[in-house]
Amino acid sequence: MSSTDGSTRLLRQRVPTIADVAREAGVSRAAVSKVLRDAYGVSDQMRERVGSAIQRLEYRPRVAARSMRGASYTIGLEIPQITNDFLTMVVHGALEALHESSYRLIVAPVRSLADSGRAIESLTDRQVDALITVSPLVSQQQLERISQHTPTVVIGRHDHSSHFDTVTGADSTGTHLMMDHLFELGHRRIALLQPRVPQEPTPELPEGWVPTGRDPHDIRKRVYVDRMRQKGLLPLVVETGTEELDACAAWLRFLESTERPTAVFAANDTLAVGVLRANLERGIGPSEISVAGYDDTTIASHPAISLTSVDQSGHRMGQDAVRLLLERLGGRQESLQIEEQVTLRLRGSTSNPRDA
Amino acid sequence: MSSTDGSTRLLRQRVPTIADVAREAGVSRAAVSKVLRDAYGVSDQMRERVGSAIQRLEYRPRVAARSMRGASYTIGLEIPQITNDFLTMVVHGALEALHESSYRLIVAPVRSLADSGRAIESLTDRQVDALITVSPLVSQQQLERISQHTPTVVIGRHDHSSHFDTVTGADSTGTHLMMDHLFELGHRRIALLQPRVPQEPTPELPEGWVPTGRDPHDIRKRVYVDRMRQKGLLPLVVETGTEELDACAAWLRFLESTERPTAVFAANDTLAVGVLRANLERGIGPSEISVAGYDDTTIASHPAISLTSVDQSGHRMGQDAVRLLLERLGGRQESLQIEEQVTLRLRGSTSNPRDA
DNA sequence: ATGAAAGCGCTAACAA
DNA sequence: TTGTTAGCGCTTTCAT
Repeated sequence: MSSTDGSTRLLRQRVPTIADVAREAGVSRAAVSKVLRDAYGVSDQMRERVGSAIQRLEYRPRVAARSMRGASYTIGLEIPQITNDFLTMVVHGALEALHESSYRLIVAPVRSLADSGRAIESLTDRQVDALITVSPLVSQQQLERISQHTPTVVIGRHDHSSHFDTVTGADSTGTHLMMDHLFELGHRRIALLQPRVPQEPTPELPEGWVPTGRDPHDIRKRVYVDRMRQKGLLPLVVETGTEELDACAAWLRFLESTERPTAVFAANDTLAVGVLRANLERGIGPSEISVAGYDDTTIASHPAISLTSVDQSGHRMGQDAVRLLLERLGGRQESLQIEEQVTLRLRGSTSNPRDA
Repeated sequence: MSSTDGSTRLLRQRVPTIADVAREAGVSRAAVSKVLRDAYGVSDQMRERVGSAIQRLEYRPRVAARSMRGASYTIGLEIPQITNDFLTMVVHGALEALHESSYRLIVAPVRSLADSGRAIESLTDRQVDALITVSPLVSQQQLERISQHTPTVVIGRHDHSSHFDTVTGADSTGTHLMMDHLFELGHRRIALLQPRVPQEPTPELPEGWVPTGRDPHDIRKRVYVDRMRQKGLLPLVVETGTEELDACAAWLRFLESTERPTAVFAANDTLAVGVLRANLERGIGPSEISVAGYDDTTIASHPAISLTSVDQSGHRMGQDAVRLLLERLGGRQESLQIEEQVTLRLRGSTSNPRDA
């Protein structure tokens, strides 16, 4: 193949840079940059010339190059479990809130809670302009460090920081509402099903990650235990993995091993649906064991599932997190905390215990 | 505040670069770079010196800077709907397959099918080293163009290209299996519920996006229509949005307007669960209207849902897509097509029609 | 309002 | 095996 051929091919393949646009429009690279960023001090004529050159060349700015000096126009969202409907609602809300802005959302999902820290680092390595994290197990230190450079919203944890903002549910209220509901129905043997948490700081989870008592599940557990004790009842905490089928298996094991409770409060709807699965497999209906969840995911309201749950609006949480970040990127300095309201959704999965 | 104070603060805040590591280790920047990339020609001593300097400084390479010359070590995955369980299974599989590699996964979710093209551009703007896309509505042209620069796997579409690879389900076989099943049960009035597709090329969906007859839903629809006609039956296609609640609403409207079918084949499980919701709200059980889905998501096997479905293993699709990309990044030139096997999962949502 | 030029943090090509 | 240096494509001063 002749060198002419080769160079022609190369020219055709080469993607245009800002220099090409500048040449095409007969202006400087700086001028093109200003038009791109909609910066102050460009004449209408300039905007027009550059704009049409961009179109003609199908020019797209490289984010990597922009990130070297300016912004990446990217917001990173870390979620600890892609198969959890509450978390996907958060993503959905964030996506919607970002739609009209010039920022893009990239999601870093994670296989297991213990990987969250790494996923967050990976997002900051990619120079995101702002960060949303939902993981309970990231060390406060790491979050403080990162939020000094990068506007950060922590979802779920009732942390206070002068650097990052938080969006939380009213976990204490939500749990109180649910416990009241179960007590009023007449339940006394009530189990709590919780995701298991790594117990020791590991290389992956260095010191400082240790649950601060401010993560949602900690709070719910504490309220649960307190309320049970107040009533003179024995707390019954069952641990499980995070997937629906994990919960199903854990609950089946629990049913084998112990005198049956009359109700179970699952830490989230994904787990609650797993409990319902286990119960149905054993032929246990809601009149024998009441099941309650948390999050009010779409499936909870399905008539075949009809799961009593606490609605903390993941969708709105995602929206609010983005809103807070856009404010920060707009210049706000002081940190803000938003607590979403909760609503108890009563459905068929909870009812009076037989012996009541 | 004195300038000394200021500069101290700055020094403390400044994140280390490869130059700092080089200085700390007393070597050149190129040497550090080689250690980072595990490149050929570094002595054990060098590796050690540099490694410990990296640790001491808590150095992290900036992906933006790396992307300018070399790789971003990032694989981008575009999915058209974050609330679809089949798609989250794909992500899950991809995540798992990538775990031991030096690449990171970033997910670009999208609010509506029409945004897919933009999401893909946004991933290439971010210099991903490789790309996975699941969207049926991206133009073949765009995919050809991108896959010339960036290794690409298209999931779902039965396309052939010399540039990109594909991972598909056996849509024709799957649909045949399901139609056979419904016919064998004795159904004759069978509806097909499909996601609605934008009909005209728009600015967002320029010419060339037009369904090629190779996208999964097109194929399933064609097979459905063919089989119905072969039996001398009238095809009954109902269109809906993509969310469970869209499907529920669309199906309720359909039930009002027409003589009831005895069975409905939904394009995916998310939609099928929405149909079950609608039916239950109207007090219609599986003995009156059989419901079949596609994808065999987790919820399909839940005893309270018990949805007959076609399993095409989204999890494996995600894994295979990543495997193909890693092969490409390793040097493979020729394009490859993988078709996953399908399995019919028979459950309680389908049964003989009453009048049979 | 526009342009010239320095430089962001890396990697690749080449030299030693 | 290690080091030197040019340069990736932008944005940001600072002139004009």
